[in-house]
Amino acid sequence: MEPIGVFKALSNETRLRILKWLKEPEKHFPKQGAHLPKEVNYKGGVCVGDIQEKANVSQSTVSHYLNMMQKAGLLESVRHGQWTYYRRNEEVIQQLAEYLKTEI
Amino acid sequence: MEPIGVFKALSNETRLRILKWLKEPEKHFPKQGAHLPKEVNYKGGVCVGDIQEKANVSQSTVSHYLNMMQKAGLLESVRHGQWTYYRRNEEVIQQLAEYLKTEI
DNA sequence: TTGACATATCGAATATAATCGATATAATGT
DNA sequence: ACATTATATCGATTATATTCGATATGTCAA
Repeated sequence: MEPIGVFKALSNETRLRILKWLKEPEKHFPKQGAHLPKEVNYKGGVCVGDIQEKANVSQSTVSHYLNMMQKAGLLESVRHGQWTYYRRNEEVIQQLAEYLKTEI
Repeated sequence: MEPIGVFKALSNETRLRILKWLKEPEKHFPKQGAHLPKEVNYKGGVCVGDIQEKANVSQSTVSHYLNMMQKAGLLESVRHGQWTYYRRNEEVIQQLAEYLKTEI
């Protein structure tokens, strides 16, 4: 966990919102599932297109955001066919909370 | 507490180090006190010059950093004569930890 | 009240981030 | 094979952050 990179990833309104949405994907992405193969569900994350629609930024921007959050460790992704599903990396998020409490 | 501003303030190696140093000022600023008026001690914070020396950036840069951390809420300052002493705002830092645990 | 010192602010240069549309890549269905 | 769809990457533009030296402001001491 590289704190600076994580803090940078969190320093943006849209990215912060995405992270919060992914805490309760069923709530914030209700139509999710239409195109889901059976072996994938919310636990597998939410696909880029759904996130883009909600975030209201361009496709390239949301892709860039998700990639950078993943590099920071906040998200992880799984590819299923033509879709990439992103979900939170709760372990790293937990580490961050711990880091904040003990180191900062 | 405005999370985005706080995260931005934390997104810099030098600023993060300053914040950590101020957690144990006696340890990291041992010569502190030479020019301290009696009514001021470590609880009153560390002066800009001492922080600058340790941080190894220009005087204007450190002043800017401290100001921005204060605006974000991470620090607070007291002026004594010609010196400005900065110290951590533990309440806000606590709020941040709480925010991270519950909202993020 | 003048000189020296601590800090803040200003203005400018350079670096990094944000953001988009266009294009590339990869998977799917016909 | 080909058209369609989802996502990633590229290249460019604009906005914001970093960082400095120079200068201004405020304080103290002689």
